[in-house]
Amino acid sequence: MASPKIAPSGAVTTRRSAAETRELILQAALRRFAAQSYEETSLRQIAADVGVDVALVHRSFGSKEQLFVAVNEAASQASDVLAVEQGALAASLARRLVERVDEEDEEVSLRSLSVLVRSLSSPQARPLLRDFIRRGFIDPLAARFEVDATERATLLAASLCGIAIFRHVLGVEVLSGEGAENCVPLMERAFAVLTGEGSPDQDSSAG
Amino acid sequence: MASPKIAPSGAVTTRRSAAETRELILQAALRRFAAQSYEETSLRQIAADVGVDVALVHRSFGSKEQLFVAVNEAASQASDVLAVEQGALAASLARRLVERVDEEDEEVSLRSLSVLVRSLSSPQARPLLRDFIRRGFIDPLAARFEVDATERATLLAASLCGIAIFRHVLGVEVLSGEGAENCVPLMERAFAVLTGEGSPDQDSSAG
DNA sequence: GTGAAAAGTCAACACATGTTGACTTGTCTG
DNA sequence: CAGACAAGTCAACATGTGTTGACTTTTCAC
Repeated sequence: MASPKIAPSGAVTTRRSAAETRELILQAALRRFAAQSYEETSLRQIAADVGVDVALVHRSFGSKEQLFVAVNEAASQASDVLAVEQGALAASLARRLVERVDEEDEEVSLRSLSVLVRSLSSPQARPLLRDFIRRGFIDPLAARFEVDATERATLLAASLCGIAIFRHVLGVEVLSGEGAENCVPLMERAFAVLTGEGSPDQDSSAG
Repeated sequence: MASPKIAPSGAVTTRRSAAETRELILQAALRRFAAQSYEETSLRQIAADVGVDVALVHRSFGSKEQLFVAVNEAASQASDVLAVEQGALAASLARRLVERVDEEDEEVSLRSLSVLVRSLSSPQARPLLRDFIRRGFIDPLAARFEVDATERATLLAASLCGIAIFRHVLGVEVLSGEGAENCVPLMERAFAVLTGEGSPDQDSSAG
């Protein structure tokens, strides 16, 4: 009967609104799903991060899968991986992939990629993921190309994912360590083939 | 007390040797781990495939993780993805990635790749995986190059993995459907940049 | 203040997993 | 045949999961 959690003064009992709590849970889930896999991540973990009960997480989103969908949507909105200029697509992507990220703040742009990469092996998340990749990566990329648009976009997205996996999930030194910048020129030229942009050191038409 | 499983004649009770059963379990596990993720795959599934009890699987390998290690070792030996001629590396890899596999028999060559791809999100499998990728893919590839060997090999391996993931795990239509061959020329040229081989339609020095 | 609805907690269920130990059954040696 | 040992089964444990419903606490309208 004696509840030890009662706030002393009564003023600090900041009872959030449902929407506010929902947002906090979403952020925590985003962080978790980006750092771990779908199955590794438990609702109890997320609840603990926010400091609430599991049941509340569940009640706020309906189910784990629905929470994951919400996270993916949030992540895809926060993603600006593809927000680059037309001409410099290959170069921009290459640079961005090995960009050093000091704080979680900057990592946001890569978070959507992390989320999907981490969740690759989840049978529940897979269909969600495929759709997300299509709509978030392949389709936007394809819109930039004219010939072999889908093929180019798919191969480009696949390469990006592969490299991101090696770097962020597996932690392959060459891509995650200090000398990661050494890979940029190589990536740039390989990507340029896929984007159809002339390779910068051979093509003379680039401005 | 009445055991219904008693063999009628006594001759069909083919009680295998321990080694033989171990091999059967290993094969079943290989198939499972290649088709599903580490966490998706349960020892009970594998046991059912072989037709034995879970406890036997467990007793044969000690633990799930040890079984996975054994599977990875077996898969890496069965891999011949990189068994291609020097000059045609990019082209060969590109073709092999979208190769149609009709039977499980042919899929063996891709099985090692599948195993590791499926297991990307497993925290237990990750270190095993990184080592396996290094020794099974990056190092052999790097041995073929002279300048930027590690960078080329890593980017090539990463791209291969990314494309394999899109095709085999996510089932992205462009790479897994009928028109997958359309991607080959594009992949070939992109890979050629990484291997250092001249692109076939622009380089005139290639024999 | 009173009551009702929202915000949140608690304990439990149903289920699946890896793991273990006691047990049974077959097979081979003396 | 008898016993020993390997091969295999069975039931159970401990644990972690998503999920649910009943409960309590806060907040706000009247």
